[in-house]
Amino acid sequence: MQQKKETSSSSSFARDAFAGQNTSDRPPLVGKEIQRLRQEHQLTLDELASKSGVSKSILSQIERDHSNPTLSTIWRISQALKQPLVDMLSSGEEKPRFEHLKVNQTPVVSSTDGKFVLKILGTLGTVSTLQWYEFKAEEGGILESESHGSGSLENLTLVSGKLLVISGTESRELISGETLRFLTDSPHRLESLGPEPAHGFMVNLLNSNESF
Amino acid sequence: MQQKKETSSSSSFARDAFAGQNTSDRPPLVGKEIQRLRQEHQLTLDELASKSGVSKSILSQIERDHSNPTLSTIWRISQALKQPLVDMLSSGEEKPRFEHLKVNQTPVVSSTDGKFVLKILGTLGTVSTLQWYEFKAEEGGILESESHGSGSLENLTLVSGKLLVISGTESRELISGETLRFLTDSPHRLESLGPEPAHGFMVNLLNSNESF
DNA sequence: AATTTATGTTCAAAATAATGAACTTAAGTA
DNA sequence: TACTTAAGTTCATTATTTTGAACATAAATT
Repeated sequence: MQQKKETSSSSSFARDAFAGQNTSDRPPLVGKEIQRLRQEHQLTLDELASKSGVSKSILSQIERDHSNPTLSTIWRISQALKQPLVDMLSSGEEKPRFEHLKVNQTPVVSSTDGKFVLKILGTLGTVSTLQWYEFKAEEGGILESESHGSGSLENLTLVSGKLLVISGTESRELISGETLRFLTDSPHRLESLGPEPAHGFMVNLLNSNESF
Repeated sequence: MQQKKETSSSSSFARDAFAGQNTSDRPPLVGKEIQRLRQEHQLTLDELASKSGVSKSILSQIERDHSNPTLSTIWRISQALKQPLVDMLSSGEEKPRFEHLKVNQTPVVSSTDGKFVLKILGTLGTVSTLQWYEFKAEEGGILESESHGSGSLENLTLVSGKLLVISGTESRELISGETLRFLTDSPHRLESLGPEPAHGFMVNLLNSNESF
């Protein structure tokens, strides 16, 4: 009811409620990210306003974190910038910190029969966890995994051999040179079909179910 | 200014603007998901209201998609439900289970002389930017890169061959089976020393957060 | 310098999200 | 049946977002 002048001191959103950078106990500050994206697309406020249907005045305020946008507003902006809404929101979230791994201590995991061998090349992560591996599996080698949590993704690239991937009720057969990306929110299984050994590379994004 | 009775027909948010389920051309409807989570936690509206600091009346409306919540409101709810904000928003969007890239669909980048070939296996852009590659380089093949920004990290694993890595003023020689992790906040260079071709994987974490 | 043009910020008004109290509805109990 | 309790919905008001127009600022042109 009362107009909120930007200069009025009573309750300006960003200053009072969320001053400072997001430290994971405050709503994400999307302003900087939106501005970065807009400039990357070489758009003026006017242009983004007409593309998105959001008025340029509120765009100006959102970019400076002087407003607490509604869901539909953020969404319209994300559409105009062709950016997944979710990415825009997570940009201000906690950034991953690097874990220091000794280079020569590359842990190796293998299946009980020793036919499927995983070399852990690296890991990284706080918010979500990332791991990557090299794997080698002779014919018949099987790797079975439990669910890695909702939203988890596995990215397989096969350098040589033939690999059967089963996730949930679906399955795919991979041949040399192919890449497969699939959800690992349910138990899944890799099987080397032979005859030559399967050799490849795997990048896993694990979704920790923590809140931030 | 005007009170908006829920029963008044003029402009009820969900009915007029986004009736129906999210089909990715409308803002995500978070109501069902929030309600599901609240019930999963065995909370009443009153309880969630006091946990989250959001009034129960607006919770009721948000659950029924009769309101277009602000970012801070969604965030406070996500905190109370210990759910990553991002998950709540993407719940309506269904992702394909598998993404299968055939050999010829894998993007390839090569040096001008064609001696150093990079196959882009995948990228992830959520938190910071991540890309991973397979590379093959015959003797003398060279890959030169500019800085990837401060905090950027490159992770190289050599499967076969011999590789010289120069970053800034330092250099290392990698032999088959070794892994090297190094900062790429300055120009750097990879050179296949031969005689057999270098073959390996690379995981790059690019730091795009220059803004502050 | 004066004008124009382009871009971003602030103003006043209108639209709507959020609040707390009052109201419903339903289930359990005397 | 009447009474109580518990849960969710609607009401009237208040607080904020959003809008469009006016304003400010800087750069380019005459």
